Amino acid sequence: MAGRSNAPGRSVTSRALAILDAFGTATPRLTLSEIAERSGTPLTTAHRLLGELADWGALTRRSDGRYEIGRKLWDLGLLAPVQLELRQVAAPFLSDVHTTIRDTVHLAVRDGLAALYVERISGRESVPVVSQVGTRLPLHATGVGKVLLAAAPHDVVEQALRSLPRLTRHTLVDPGRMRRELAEVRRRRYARTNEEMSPGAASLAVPVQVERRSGPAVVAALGIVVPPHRRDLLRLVPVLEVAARGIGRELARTRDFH
Amino acid sequence: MAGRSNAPGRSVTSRALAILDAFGTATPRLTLSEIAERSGTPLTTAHRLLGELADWGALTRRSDGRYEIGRKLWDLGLLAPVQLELRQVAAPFLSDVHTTIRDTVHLAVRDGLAALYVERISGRESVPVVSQVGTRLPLHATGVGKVLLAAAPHDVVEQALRSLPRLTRHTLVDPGRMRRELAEVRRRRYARTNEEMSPGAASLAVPVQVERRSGPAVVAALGIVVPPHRRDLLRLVPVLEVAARGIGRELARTRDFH
DNA sequence: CCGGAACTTCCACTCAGCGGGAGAGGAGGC
DNA sequence: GCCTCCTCTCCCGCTGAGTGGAAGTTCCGG
Repeated sequence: MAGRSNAPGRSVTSRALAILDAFGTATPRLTLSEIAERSGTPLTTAHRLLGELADWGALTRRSDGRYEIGRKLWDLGLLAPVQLELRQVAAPFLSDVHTTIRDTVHLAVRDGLAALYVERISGRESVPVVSQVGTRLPLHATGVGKVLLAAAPHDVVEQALRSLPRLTRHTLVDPGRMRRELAEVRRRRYARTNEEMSPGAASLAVPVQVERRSGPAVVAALGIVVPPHRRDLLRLVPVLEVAARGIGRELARTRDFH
Repeated sequence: MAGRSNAPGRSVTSRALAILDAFGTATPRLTLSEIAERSGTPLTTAHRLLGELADWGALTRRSDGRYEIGRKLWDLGLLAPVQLELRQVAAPFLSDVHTTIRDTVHLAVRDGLAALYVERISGRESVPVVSQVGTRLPLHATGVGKVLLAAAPHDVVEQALRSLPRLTRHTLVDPGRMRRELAEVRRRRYARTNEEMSPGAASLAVPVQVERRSGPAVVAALGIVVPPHRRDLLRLVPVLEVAARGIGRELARTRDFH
């Protein structure tokens, strides 16, 4: 670059991406100055880049001058594998589960040390449910999270065990206990939580597996959220298992292996 | 740019965006060379930009070398207003409609001269349904499309009437008839189609309105797809209307006016 | 009518990006 | 096994595209 550049070694692309980074769940609509500040870009530069991004359709400028994510980025997002493969395939199965059990059903994948909620059908509002599509929640305190962690590589498990923040008074925070819990999850092929993430909510989850050359691989977790201390909760395990198998089978057919 | 630049006047950003443009529904996974060709970027340049995009998380590189849309773009896409405002708000209402009428329910907004399907719950597979989330279909041949076109500004209507491609033998292709049809839709507050988009499918749709200072504005259309010649189809109009009003009311509360 | 904040336009300077070329890595044919 | 073809990766000298401070504009509230 040039001019009185006091920002050396930053590529144009990285600046443009930094601008996109300014947007987040908490800040889906931003003004020019906010974006400039949040992205650490001089106002003028932000202005020019925003112009280009808006022209292309990555962002839209509202009548009040604020910028928001445009339809083109939405379109592109729909092409992400979580969306295109997992969600599309899983949606009808989640719907089936929801029709049978009238509680909140959701599907999550592991994203680093978090459970990323990919699809969700909400039940009656009797249970406090935090998750939304796109939400990330800790692995150790959610049903789907435990399932995903139980199937994760050793180093991920070790890293996760190093930090088990207490979220409610029921959260499992002891690495030893969590290790045993994960072994249990692997053996039983389902995971439970009881008010470990948020008070007033229990959950049940099973793994979604795809057959690979190298054996079965857990690619997602299917879970439900219910009121705590529900008596017949374990009776629902087979329901989830059937749906999970259906998703797995369908994925194996659709999925582009290689 | 520099070097033996034979591509003058193309900004770095535009090149990066051109690379993203290479991805589409038909091509969600691409190799380096494919991307370079599709985006009209020299191989080397594409390579470097792809590296940056992948580092940031806009794209992911698979083990077979192909690139696909990354989670970060998926995340950003979720912040688009269609997703964040409309979909989130509408989903439970669509779900309610789906529980009552067991057919395919969907929500669409107008995107230029197309109906953009924003949310969808599929019914029993008895009826051929083309739409998916993110799909764009012509305004003149779909129920939701007619509703959206009936509410569109004059110039949009005029432009749409200039090209009414015949999709089946039932498609309305005469501008005069379409004009009367739209007037009818405005009067009745619902639209119908009968095998105008695809044989074997009929549809019914109503507008979703939000109260603005300037009066009510149609922001979306709520529709269902059913087998053709269904006798009691019009009995379903009130069901859709109730749901549409619910969505509209909820939107007015949520929506960030200004 | 003025002060201030937010946005837009202008423009001279210069280094970040460009892309041809060469090389590495693999798949497949003979 | 060897050669060919194709795709991807790394290198590096040249230069015009991008930079960002300053000045201008718009808008709002007092």
